Amino acid sequence: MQPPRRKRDLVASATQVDFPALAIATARVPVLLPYPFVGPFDYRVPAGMAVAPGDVVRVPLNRREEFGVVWDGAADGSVGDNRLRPIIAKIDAPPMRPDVRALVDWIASYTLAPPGDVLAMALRVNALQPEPPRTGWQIAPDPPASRLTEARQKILATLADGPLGGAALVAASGVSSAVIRGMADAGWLIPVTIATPAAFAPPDPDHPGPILSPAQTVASAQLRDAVQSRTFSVSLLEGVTGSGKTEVYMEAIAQALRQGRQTLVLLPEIALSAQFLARFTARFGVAPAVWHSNLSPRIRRRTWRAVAAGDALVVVGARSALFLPFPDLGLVVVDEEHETAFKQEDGVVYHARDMAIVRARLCSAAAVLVSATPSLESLTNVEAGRYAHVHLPDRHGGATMPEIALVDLRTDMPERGHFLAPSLVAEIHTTLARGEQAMLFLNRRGYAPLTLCRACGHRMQCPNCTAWLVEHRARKLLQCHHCGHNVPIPPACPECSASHSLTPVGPGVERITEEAAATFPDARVLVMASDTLIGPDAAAAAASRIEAREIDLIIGTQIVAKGWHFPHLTLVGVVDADLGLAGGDLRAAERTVQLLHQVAGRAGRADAPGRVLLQTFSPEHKVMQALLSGDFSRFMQSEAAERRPGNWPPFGRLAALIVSADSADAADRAASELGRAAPALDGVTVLGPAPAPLSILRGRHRRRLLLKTRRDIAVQPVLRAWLDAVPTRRDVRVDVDVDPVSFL
DNA sequence: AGCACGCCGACT
DNA sequence: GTCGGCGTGCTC
Repeated sequence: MQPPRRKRDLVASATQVDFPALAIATARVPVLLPYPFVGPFDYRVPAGMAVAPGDVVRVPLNRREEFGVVWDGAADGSVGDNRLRPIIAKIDAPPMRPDVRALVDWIASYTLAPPGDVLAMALRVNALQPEPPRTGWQIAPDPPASRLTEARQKILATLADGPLGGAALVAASGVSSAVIRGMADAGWLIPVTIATPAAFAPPDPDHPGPILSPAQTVASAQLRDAVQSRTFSVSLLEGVTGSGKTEVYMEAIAQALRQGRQTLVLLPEIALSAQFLARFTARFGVAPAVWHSNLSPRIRRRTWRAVAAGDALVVVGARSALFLPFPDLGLVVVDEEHETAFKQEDGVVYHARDMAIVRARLCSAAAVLVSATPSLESLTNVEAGRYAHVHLPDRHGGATMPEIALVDLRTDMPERGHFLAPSLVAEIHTTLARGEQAMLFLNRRGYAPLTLCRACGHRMQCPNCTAWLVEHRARKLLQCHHCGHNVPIPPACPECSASHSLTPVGPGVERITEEAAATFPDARVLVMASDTLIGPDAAAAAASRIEAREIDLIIGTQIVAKGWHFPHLTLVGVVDADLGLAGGDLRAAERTVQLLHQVAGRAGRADAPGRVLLQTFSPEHKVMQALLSGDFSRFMQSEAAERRPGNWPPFGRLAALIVSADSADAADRAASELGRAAPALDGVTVLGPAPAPLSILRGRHRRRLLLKTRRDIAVQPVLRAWLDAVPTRRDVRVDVDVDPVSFL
C-alpha cells in the first residue's frame, strides 16, 4: 500500500479500513503522549484489544508512531470518530502504576507544565522493552577431535565451572575473543542463554550495624514509629554535621525492610552516593540499588524492572528516581533537604523534595527530610504542626563543632593582588606544620570572574548574556558560565587595541590555587571543582587521596561542601564569605548560612578539633553572626520575621513569569501586556515587569514578573486565568516557575 | 517535539 | 522553470 500523501487521504483510508469496527460501538480511550500537548489524545481501541489506564501503547501520531500511556478518566470526545485513529499495539511492559500516573498529573497541574512533558520524564525512566537475554558460551557435549592448543585449554578450564558471557570469558581466561570464535566454529563451544545475575540482594535489617548513641536511639524510634504506622507523614530530621543523622534514618529504612516495604533515598547529587553506599553497606550488609540519569541502558532496565518487581528494596537516587515504579513504597528519605539542587530548572520546573512528599502521600508512605540546616519552608511546616520534628542535638562520638572565627578584610588586608588575609595564611602555615590538612573554599570556578582593560576600562562580556566572561587560565580562554560561550584570551583589548592591558579582577579557585602554590610551596594541593572532577568516580578518588593524606591543602568550590568525611582536615578557610549575599535573592542569607555551615562542618570531625576562618567585609552581617554563634534557629527566626509581613515564602506563595524574546522590544511589549492583564484579586500582588537579573540569556531578552499570593490562595488557578487572558505571541515565550528558587 | 506544507531566492 | 531555505501549524 502506498503511504498516504495528504492528510485527507490519510483520514479517508483510515476510515475505510476501520469501517467495520466503527459500525460497532467506538471504544475510545485517552492516551497521554510524551509531548507538550494540552492533554491526552483520544484513540480508538481496536476490536480484540483490551486496554486499561496505565498500559503502555504504540499509537499513530501524524505520520509517526509513538509510545503513549493509556490515561485515567473519560476520553474527552472533542475529536470526531472520523478523525479517531486506532491504537497499534499494547506494549508488553509493566503498566504505569496509578500512583505514578497521579504523580505525573499532580506535577503537571502544580507546575503548569504540559502533562506530556511530565510523562516524558516518567517514560525516560521506564524500561519499555524487556531485557534481552544474555548469551554466553558453554562447552559442547561432544567436542570434536581437533587439536587442543594452550589457549583453547584455558578456555575449557575457565568454562569448567559453568557458562560465561563473551566479555567475562575473555577477562577470566586471558584469551582473545578470536580463539572463542574459532572454538565455536570448530564445534568446541555452543552458545547458551545465561541467567541474569540477581543483582539486588535484600538488605538485612538485623545485620549488626553501628551502635547508636542514646540521642540517636530516641530519634530513630520516632522515625521507626512513623514508618510502622503505614500512613503518610512527614518528619524533619535535624541535626548538626556529625550528629549521626544517616545512622538514624537507616533505622527507619530497617523498619520499612521488616515490613517488606520499599525505600527511596533521594540525594541532591549523585556524587554524594559513594559515602552513602559505604554507610548503607556497613548497616545492612549489601549495597542498595542506585538510580541516576547516567546509568547504562542495561543497568537502567534491570534496576527499573527490579524496582517494579519489588526485588530492589532500597533505591538511592537523584531526582528522576521519583518516577520509579515502586509497588510498595513505605519510606521516602530526602537527604540534605535544604539543597537547591533538588530544584530542576530546565524542562519541567519542579522541586524534587516537594514532589517526594507528594509521592509519599500518594503511596501512604512516611517521608523523612534530613538536614543540618533545614530550609525555612520545612521549619515553618514543623512550627505549623504539619511535619514532625526529630532533633539530634550533639555531634556524635565526642567530636565537637569547629571553632568559627571571622577575618575582617577591612583591617586584616591581603597583600595587593592577593586574596588570603595574613591571619588566614598564618593559620594555614601552623596547620600544615602540624601535619594536618587545610581547605580553602571559594564558590567560584575559573581564574577570575571579570577581565577588564586597564587602558580603556572595557569589560569582557558574553555576547549572548548579561554576564562577564570568566577567565579559565589553565584552558587559556574566557568563558560564560551561563551559556558556555567561550573565546581564547585575546592578546589585546578588543575595544581599544591596547596590548597587555587586560587584567583579571577578583578570584576564582584557579587564582587561589596559584596564590596558595606561591604561599605554601611545600604543600601538596588538590583542586576540587565541578570542571576538574568529572563524574562521581573522580570525586570519590579525590576523597580517598585526601583520606590517605596524599594531599595537604584542598581548594574547592561547592563540591567540597557536600557530605565528605576528611578525618585529618582541621582548618577551613572561606575565601569570600560574602559571595552569596549580593543580589536581590529572597533566600540569599539563608542559603549562605546553609552553605557555609556545611563547609565548616568539614573541619575537625575526628579527635582533632577544627577551626574555620571566614573572610568577610561585613563581620557584623547577621549571616556572619549566625555562623559565629552557631545559633541557627535564632537566625531562622529572624529570617521568618523578615519574610512574614510581606507574605514572602514560606508565608505566602510565589510564582515567577519569565518573558523572553529575540528582541528587547518584543520582550518589553509582551511583558507590559502581561503586566496590564495582571490579576486584581484580594491577597494577590504582581511585581514587575522588570528586566530579569540575567536580562539577556543565550541571546534572548528576558523580563520578569512575580506573582505573590497569600498562603491560602493557590497560585495555579490565578496563573492559568492570567495566562489565558493574554494572547500568546509566536515570537515570545513565557516560562512559569512556581515556587522559584533561583531569581536569575 | 517532529514533520510537512508553503512561499521566496540560486541553480540545472 | 525546479531545489531548498526555515517560518507556521498540526498531531487524537
